[in-house]
Amino acid sequence: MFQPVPSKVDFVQQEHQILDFWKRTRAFQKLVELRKNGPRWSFIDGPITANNPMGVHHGWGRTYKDLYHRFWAMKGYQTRYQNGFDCQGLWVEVEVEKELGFRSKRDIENYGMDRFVRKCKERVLRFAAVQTEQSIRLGYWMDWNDPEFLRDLARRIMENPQEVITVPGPYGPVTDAVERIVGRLGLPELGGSYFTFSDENNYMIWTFLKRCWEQGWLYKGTDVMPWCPRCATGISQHEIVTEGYQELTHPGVTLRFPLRGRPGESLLVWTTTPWTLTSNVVAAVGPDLTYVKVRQGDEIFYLSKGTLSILHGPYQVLEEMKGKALEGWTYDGPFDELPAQQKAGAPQAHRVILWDEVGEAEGTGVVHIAPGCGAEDFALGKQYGLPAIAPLDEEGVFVDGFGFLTGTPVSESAERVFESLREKGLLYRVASYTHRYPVCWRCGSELVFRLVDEWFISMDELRYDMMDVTRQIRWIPEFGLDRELDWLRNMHDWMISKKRYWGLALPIWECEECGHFEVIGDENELRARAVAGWEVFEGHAPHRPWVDAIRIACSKCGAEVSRIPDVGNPWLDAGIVSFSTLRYRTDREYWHQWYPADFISESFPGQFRNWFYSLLAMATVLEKSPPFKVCFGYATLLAEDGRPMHKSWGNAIEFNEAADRMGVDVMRWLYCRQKPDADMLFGYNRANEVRRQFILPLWNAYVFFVTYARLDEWTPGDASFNWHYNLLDRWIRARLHQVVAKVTERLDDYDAYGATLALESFLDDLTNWYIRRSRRRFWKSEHDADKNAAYVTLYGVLTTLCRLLAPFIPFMTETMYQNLVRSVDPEALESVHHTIWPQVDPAAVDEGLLARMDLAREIVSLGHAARNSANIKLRQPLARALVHLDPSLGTLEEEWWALVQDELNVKGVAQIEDVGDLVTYQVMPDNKLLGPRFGERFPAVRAALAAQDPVAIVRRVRAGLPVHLTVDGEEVVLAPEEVLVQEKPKEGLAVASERGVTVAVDITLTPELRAEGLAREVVRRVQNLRKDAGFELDDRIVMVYQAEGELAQAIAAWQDYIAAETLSVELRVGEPESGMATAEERVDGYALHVGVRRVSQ
RNA sequence: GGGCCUGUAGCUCAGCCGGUUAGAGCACUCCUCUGAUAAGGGAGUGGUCAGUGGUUCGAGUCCACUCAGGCCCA
Repeated sequence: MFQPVPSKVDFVQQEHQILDFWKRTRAFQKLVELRKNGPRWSFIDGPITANNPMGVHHGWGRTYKDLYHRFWAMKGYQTRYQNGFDCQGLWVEVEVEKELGFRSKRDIENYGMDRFVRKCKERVLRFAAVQTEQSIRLGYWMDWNDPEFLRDLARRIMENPQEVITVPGPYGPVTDAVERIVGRLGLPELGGSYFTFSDENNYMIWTFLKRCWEQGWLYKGTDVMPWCPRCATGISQHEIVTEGYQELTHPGVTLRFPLRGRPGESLLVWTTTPWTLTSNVVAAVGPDLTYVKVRQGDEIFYLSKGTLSILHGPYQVLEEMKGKALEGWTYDGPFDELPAQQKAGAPQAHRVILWDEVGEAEGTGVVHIAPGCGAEDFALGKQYGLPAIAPLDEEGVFVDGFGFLTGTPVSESAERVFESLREKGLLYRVASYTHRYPVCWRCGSELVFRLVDEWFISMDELRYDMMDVTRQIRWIPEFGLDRELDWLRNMHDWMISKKRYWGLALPIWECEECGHFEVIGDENELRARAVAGWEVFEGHAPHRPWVDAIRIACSKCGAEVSRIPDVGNPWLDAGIVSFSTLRYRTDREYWHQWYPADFISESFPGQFRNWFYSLLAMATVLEKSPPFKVCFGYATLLAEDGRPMHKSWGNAIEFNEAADRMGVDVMRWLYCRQKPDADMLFGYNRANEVRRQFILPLWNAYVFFVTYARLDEWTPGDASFNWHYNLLDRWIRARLHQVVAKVTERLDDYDAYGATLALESFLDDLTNWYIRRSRRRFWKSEHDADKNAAYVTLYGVLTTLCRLLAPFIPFMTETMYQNLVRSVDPEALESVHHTIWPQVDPAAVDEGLLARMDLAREIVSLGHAARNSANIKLRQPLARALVHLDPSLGTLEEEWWALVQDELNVKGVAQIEDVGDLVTYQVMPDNKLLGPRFGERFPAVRAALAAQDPVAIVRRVRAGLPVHLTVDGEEVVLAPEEVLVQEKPKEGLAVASERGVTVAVDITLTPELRAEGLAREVVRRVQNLRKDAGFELDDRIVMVYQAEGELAQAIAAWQDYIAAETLSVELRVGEPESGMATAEERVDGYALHVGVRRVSQ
């Protein structure tokens, strides 16, 4: 027997019970065991930054990841189930700095690099534990570490990293120092999630970088880079492009550059970065732009014609000229007196140069160029051989040589620059200006541009190989390919260095004596090459500060060489994982088995230039092959108000809160039924919609089945005798197999959305048609073959549906499976997630049957509409329905009409041949056939047809005769199938018509029909009373009633029917007894007083 | 400035190869069913399919341009 199911259930609490069940039964580990000999489905996880709790947007991606893991597992595949954590880089440093209240790099150095780096590891471990718990809550089945184990490591790495501990591993206990254990997380001997700070990950990147170096792609470049003064590091192109811009308002200053040899005449120059004026070298004009010489007061200015509006007050245009005419003019710079200017020889270099990029969208058309302060300026400077002046130190403070500005932070310099310009009479005007300005994507500080040495991987050769590799991948949605190619086409050399502490130690040793640099490819080479510092380093992870101790001998000049202090770009860490986590260095056969990944999935925004890019780059360098076969991307998660979730806007929803308020099955369905390439709006209203539309009906269908199966003590074992499947049974079976085929096809194609649409429409058919139409079969008292067929059918549907839905909503399906399957078959697999994916029986998908049911439902729906238009309740029986079907629709056998009759609550259904009295006709050409046939004559044909008498045309068409028309004096013959007939109901009748189906109802109410209607009304009231009184479905009752007039007669006439429907063993007229549940009702105007009580059985 | 995507009912979105009268859900109004009940069903209101031009017998659908929004890059 099935276990009783409450119809009202706390889904969230139920999910927690299932989590306990999975944990207790080790359900995940058993699944891995069950599939260990299956074919492989390879997934590589894009590491989640283990720096904060995960948000609901992570839930979206993780739901896809879990969905496909479960799907492939049900199809019999083995998979690796390895989650990844992203651990290294500035984002962790920034949070740790916040935690410790640090403001600058100096704070970190005072605190101690060793402690700081351990603090970073500690934070990662702590949040990896939190995210692990959250993911488990989501139902994400992965090879998770015990969160307590991670927390324990977090504690120990701060207390005593060298303490030797023993921890369990899949192949037995592992004993090592805490720091070493942390460095081995995710490796085969420890299992669990991979961590990008692992030794293996770091050394694998070294191997990659060495390969780049051997190819000659790795170089140190001097360039002007965006720079964060707070973080005191450069920010790469990858980091800055999107999230790195903010709408900011700055003072836009317009100033004079007095022209030499032209007294009283100046170039008018404009800039929003006044600090760069200190480092001005030249001024650029557009060669083909038109410039004007204007007089304002007693001054002459030169600026471009399109920017005249910048002038303040009246002016007079004296002359026009092309920018070319200004070339070579010399001028006095605004800060020529500064020692830095003098030393660089800038005053001698001041002149006007030509530059095609100069525009008129802003400013004056005369661009001030400071090659030490801007990327484009620097490039121009190189081209013209100009000096570059670099005014700022690492923390954005003016260095020596800048006079009154030396020691001033750049953020406080603007006023002082203006003051100086004002004193010199060079300031024309200051006005605030709002523009998109780059900021540090981590700490929000405004970036400056600094001339620095950084390390790059050249894209010159790699770019095209990467594009080849990219084209071998299937991108979902397809535009992903274009996006990635676009990025690859345009991207600059990859800047991989960062002047920070926590991260990959770049394995570059650069000789100060001779300038030669070398890349060390792994730990063995490091040991072999070390000439000093090994004893300091030994036993530590390849992180700062320990690895900094290693010195090697320069292979060119023999000098002792130190590692460069830079750490690596974190996308190196994430990009290497298709090698580092697949044992590329240690077990090449294993790597071949799992590489490339069949599937990866991440949110699109950002990843084309980040993770997708770095995976592609590293796989191209190391193997020249695609690291993944399918890349599935999805858009951005927003709040329900369409805005990004933001704590201060009050529209943010935390993951844990969402999970425990809406339940994760609801969340998961919400995610899966989202079209992935559109931004998703997430919130409680959406969740309620999903609960009401999908989760509750599914649960109700299950509750319905279990309730009646228990009453009848039905179990699947009873299915053995010869039953009779009726129409509905055969139909729902056909639908089921249709949907199994569809869902399988959609999931094979990584289209969760398409699968959910098919499942939702199936559930609707199941609950609103199959079950609704079959209810009486379940609740009738006979235990016959028909009832058994209904049980067998519904049981089969529910258990199959349960498996189909298991990857989507793993909790509810587990609950259902445990009761529907396990409680009656102890031999069954322990979890629904251990079962095998349903197989399609193509023979069961009877298209004809499906089409006829569609037709029957169309008839029913029109019949309802017809009743509706006459305002007659469905409860009121009517004599008959009249149905006309267009001959092209075919015919329905007797059993279909019985179904229609029952559903429409009519005593009979008559098919009528001629609906002429009920409808008017409209005849139309079949565009699809006649359009191509007649081409441009088609409108004339259509007009000719429309001019005919529709009734006459219909008669011919129905008789299968051709239609003759005269078009432009020529005779045209249309075959009957080329003409479409439509029927429209005539006004005022209880008739509805659509697509060749016409349904009318006879609304004549005889006294007998009225009495029956009243009786049904009484039944319904009594059923409500039973329920309000809390009776069980099978409780027998005594019913006592008093009624007036026609109602009393109706009850008397239908006494047996009422008694049977309400399970009344006694039904009599009288005053309700005390203690009875009673109701005072008015039925169609007549008073009814009724009381009921249970009888003991 | 360039690339990619999106623009369909008040809101959120379907709409396959171009083909008859553009569909759902939510919201609103009315009706209805109820032995699935924190539900269910039906009907109604609501659309210049962003705009303009083109291709075509025929365009929400294809093409070009414009506008607006998003993403990506200069």
